[in-house]
Amino acid sequence: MLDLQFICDNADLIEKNCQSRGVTCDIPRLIELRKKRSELIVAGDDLRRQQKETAAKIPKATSEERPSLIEFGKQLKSQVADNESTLKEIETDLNAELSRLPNLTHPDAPIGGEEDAVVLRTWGKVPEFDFEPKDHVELMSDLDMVDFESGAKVAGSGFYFLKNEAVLLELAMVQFAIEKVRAAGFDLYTTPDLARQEVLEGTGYQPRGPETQIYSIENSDLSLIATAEIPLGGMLKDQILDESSLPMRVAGLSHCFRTEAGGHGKASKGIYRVHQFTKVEMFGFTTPDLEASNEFHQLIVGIEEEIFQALEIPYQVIDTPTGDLGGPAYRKFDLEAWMPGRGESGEYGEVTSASNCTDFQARRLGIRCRNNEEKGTKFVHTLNGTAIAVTRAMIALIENHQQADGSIRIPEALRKWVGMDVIPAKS
RNA sequence: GGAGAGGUGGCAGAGUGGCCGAAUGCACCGGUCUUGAAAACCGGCGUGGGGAAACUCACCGGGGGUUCGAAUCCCCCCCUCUCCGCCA
Repeated sequence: MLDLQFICDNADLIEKNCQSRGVTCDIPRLIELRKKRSELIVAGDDLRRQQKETAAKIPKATSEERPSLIEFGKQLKSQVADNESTLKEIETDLNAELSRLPNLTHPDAPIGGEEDAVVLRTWGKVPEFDFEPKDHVELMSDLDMVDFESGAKVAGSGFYFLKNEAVLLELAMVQFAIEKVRAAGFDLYTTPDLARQEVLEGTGYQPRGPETQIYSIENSDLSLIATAEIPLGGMLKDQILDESSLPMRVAGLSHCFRTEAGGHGKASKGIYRVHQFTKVEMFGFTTPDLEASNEFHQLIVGIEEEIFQALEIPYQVIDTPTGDLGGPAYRKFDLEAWMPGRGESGEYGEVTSASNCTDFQARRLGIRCRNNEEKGTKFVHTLNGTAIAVTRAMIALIENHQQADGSIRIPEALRKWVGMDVIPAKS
C-alpha cells in the first residue's frame, strides 16, 4: 500500500507508474474519496467533542436541566452513528482503490512486459551433451524418483510424491540452503504453513476472490501460504522496531501452496508448476532508505547466485520488467536456471525471485522503526528472496547433471547430505 | 475438547459507569547539584487519524452492543497461563 498523502501530492507520477505496470487506476476518484473522508472525519470529531461536553455536564446539572441535556446527547449519538456508517462506506471504497495501486518502481527497472526482461548477467556453461538429454520427468521416472499417479489419486493433478533419491535430494538442498543463509547471518525459522487473512493482505496477497492463487481453509480466516514470505513478514506485524536492530535477517523453511489458477497448459509438465513444494526463503527488514534496501537486495541476489554456483547450475539474472513486478515489488531480480529438458533443446526457467518491496508491505502490516535522534516512526523496508525452491532447483539439477548412462551426478556441495556421488541408473 | 484465571503505556502495576489517555514505581531523555559519576531534587516522557493552524478525535487484546456518558456492564472472537482429557 502506498501513502495516501503521497499519492494525492504526486498524482501524475502515480498514474504514469500504473501505466508502466499495466494497472488501471482512477486517481481523481481517489482524491475525491479522500476529500470526502476528511470532511466526514472533521464533522465526526466535532460531533464527538460535543457529545463529550454534553455528557460531562450531566452529573453536575440540576434536575431541570438534565432531561434536555440527555435528549441532546441522544441526538448527538444518532448523528455520530450516521457519520460513522457513511465514513465506513467511503473508507471501504478508498481502501479498495488504494489496494489496486502497485508500489513505485525503481528507475532502472526495464519498462514493459515479459519480453522486455533484461538479462543482467549469466553464469556457467550451458552443458553440451554427446547424447540425447532427457527431461526431468523422464529421468525421475526412469530412476524411480517420483510418483505422479499417486499424487493425483491422493490430492489431484499438480500433486506428487517424491521418492527415494529425490527425497534425499530435497533434504540435501534444504540443508545446504539453510546452512548457507545461516552463515550469511539469517536467523532460521520454520514457519506456520497457514496464515490469517490480515497477514496475507498485509503482505500484498489476495486470499479470496476469482484471481486468487491461494488456497483458503473453509469456515476460518486461514489460508495455506504461497511462500514463507507471508509468515515471515507477518511475524513483526504492528511492531515498532529500534533502528539499531536493523537490518534484520530472517529465513524460513516452509511448504508453499499455490492453486495455479489459469496456469494450465504452459509448462505444466512434471514438477515445474505444482500445487505444493518446499522452499527456503530469505526475508529482510531494513531502515526506510533506498540505499539500505537496495544494498540488502544485492545481498539476497548474491546468496542466490552462490547457491546455484555451488549446485553447478548455469543461470542468468533477470531484471524483471515493470509489467511483471506484481503489486508489492519496487524491483525484482529473478534467477533463471538452464533446464536442458525444457522446450525444444533447453530453456532458462525461473528458479528464484528476489524483491525489494520498500515500505509497501510494511505500511499495511504496520511495521515501523524509530531511532533516538528523530521524533516519530517510519515504515521499514521489506525484502524477500528465494534461497531454494526445491522442485524447480531439482529440475535444473537433475537435467544439467544427467549422464550418458542415465545416472545423475550429485554436485560436490550436496554429497555430504545425499550420501552419494551419483544417483545410479536403474538396470 | 472441558474447567478456571487473565490480557491496561517500553516494563511492572492501580483503576469495576462520569473528575481516566489513564495513578504509582522502574526504565528512558533534559536540567539542578558534583572535579566527574552515583544519589537526591525539578521537568519531560505512547501511537495513530484529521486540520493551514489553534486545536481536535481515536486507541486500555479485536469486533459488536447497552448508556446522555464505557478501560469499567453485556455478547462474540483472538491470545496467554493453570488443571483435566486427547494426541504426534
